[in-house]
Amino acid sequence: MTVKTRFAPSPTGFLHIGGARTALFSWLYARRHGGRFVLRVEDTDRERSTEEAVNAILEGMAWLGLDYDEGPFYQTESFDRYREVLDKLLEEGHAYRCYCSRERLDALREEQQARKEKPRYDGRCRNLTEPPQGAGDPVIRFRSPQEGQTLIDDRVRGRVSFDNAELDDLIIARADGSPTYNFTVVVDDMDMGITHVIRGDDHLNNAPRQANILKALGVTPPVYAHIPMILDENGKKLSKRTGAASVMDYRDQGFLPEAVVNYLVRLGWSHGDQEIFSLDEMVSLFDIDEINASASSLNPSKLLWLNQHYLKTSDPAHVARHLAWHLGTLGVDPDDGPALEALVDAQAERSKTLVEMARNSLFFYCEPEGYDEKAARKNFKGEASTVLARVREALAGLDDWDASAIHGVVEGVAEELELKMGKVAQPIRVAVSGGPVSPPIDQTLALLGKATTLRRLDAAVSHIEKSGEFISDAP
RNA sequence: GCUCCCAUCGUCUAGUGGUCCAGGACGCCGCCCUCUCAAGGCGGUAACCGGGGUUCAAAUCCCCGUGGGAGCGCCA
Repeated sequence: MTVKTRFAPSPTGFLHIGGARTALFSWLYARRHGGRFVLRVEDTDRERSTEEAVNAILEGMAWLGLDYDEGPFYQTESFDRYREVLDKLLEEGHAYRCYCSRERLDALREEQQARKEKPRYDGRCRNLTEPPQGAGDPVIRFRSPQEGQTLIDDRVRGRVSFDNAELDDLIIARADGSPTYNFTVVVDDMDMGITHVIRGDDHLNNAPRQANILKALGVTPPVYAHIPMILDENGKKLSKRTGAASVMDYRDQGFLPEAVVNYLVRLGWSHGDQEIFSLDEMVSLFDIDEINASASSLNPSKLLWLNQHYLKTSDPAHVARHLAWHLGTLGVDPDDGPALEALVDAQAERSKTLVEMARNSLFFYCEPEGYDEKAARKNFKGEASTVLARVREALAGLDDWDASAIHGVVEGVAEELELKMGKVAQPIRVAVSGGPVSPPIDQTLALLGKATTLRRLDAAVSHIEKSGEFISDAP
C-alpha cells in the first residue's frame, strides 16, 4: 500500500507554527515511505476563507520547502461530489433531514448546560417520516450509532475508545445545502485515498465521528496520528501575540528555513540524542512511533542556537542569498559592498540571525553615523591619533589588500610602537566601523577595501585631533 | 459540567521493569583561548507531579488524586 498523507489547512489566516509542524510531519512521513503528500485547502466556510490566507499558506509552505505531489485542492470545487455522497447516505438511511430551528437548538443546549450535561442534539427529527408543518430548509444530520463503542487506534495515543452514546447526530450539510467539515474531510480522505491522517490533537474528538461516517460509507478509516499542540514559551496556548506565530514572521526575524524546520522536527519528535538533522536525515529517520504524546513549549533560544549553527555551517552562497534579501529590507544594495560570501564567512559566528548579521554589516555599505560614544571615549584618547596615522601610512603602502597582508602590517605597527595588539586593533575598529564590534580587524579591513579603509582612518584622525583640542582647551 | 488526551532538569528530550543515586541539547554559571564581539574547548547547576498498588526489582505496568490541554457550532 502506498502511503499518502495530506495537509489540510483552512484558509482563515496565515500558516502558523503549529500548522507548519503538522505539515512537516505529514510531508516527512510521505517522503520517508516513498508515498505522496497532498495539499488540500478546506475552504467550505465561505464566510471566513480568504484568498490572502490561501496565498499566505502557500507562501509559508514554499518557504519551508514543503512541496506537495498533489493539489492544492479546494473543497469548494467538490460540492457536486459531496452532494452525491450526501444523497447516498440519505437514501441508505445513514443520514436524515432535521428541521429543528436554531432557536430550538440554542435553547436545548442551554438547558443541557444548566443541567450540567454535555450539550448534544436530542434526535427529535431522527425518525421523522414527513417534514413538519411550516418547516424551513432542513439541515442533514448523520445517524450516529447510539450504542457500543468506537475505537480509534491512534499511532501516537494508542487505542482510544469513545462511547457512541457520547456522540450525537452531527450536522453534515447546512440548510443551504453546503457540506460541513466533518463530512468533507471524510469524503476527501476517502476519495483521495489518504492512508495516514496526521493532524493536531484538537481533532482527536472528531476522529470517532469521522470513523463512523466512513463505516457507513463502507470504507476502512485511515490510520490516525494525533500530534500534540505547541505551546508558547510560557506554556500557554499560541496566539497572534506570541512573538512569531506565523512562519513568515520567522523569515522576517532572520531565521533560515532549514533552522526552523530542524527546530520544528525536534518539537515532539526525537531520534535518540541527535539534535541536528539535514532534510535527508529527517526523511530517512522520521517515524510516527517516535512522536511524543505530550504538548511542547517553544524554546526561542534553542531556535536561535540552531539558526546560528546553520548560519555557520551552510554553504555561504546559500546564506548569502538570504542575507541579500535582509540587506534589501534595510534599504541597502547588496551589490554595493563586499563579496557577500566573504561577508557571511566573517559574520556568521557572531550572528544569531540574518537580521543581526545585516545590521552589524551596515558599516560595510554606509559611512558610520558618528562614533559610538563609549567606544570613542575609550579608544580615541590622545595618542590614538598617532597610532591611527601610523597605521594609515603603513596600510597606504600595501599593494596586496588581503587579510594576511593587512594582519602583518597591523602587527608590525604594534611592535614598532611597542603596543599590545588591542591598543592598535581596537582604535582601528572604532575608526572604520563606528563601534566596538566587528569581525577580526584584518578581515574587516580586507572586506572594507583599501580606499574606504584609508578614508575612514583619515576621518578618525581628524576627528580625534579636533575633539582633543576641544578637551585641552577646557579648564 | 460532561467526554477525551497529557504529565522526566527552566525549555526540547533520551529512557519501553534491573545496565538510572536518570543521559543528551538549549539556556544559565565558571575557567581557558583572545585585537572587540563572538565562536570554540573544558567544567558546573538543574528533573522522574502526589499517593496507593503489582513485582525480588518501577521514571518505566495498574488505580486514584492533582495539575495542564482539547472537544462538546448550520467553524475548521
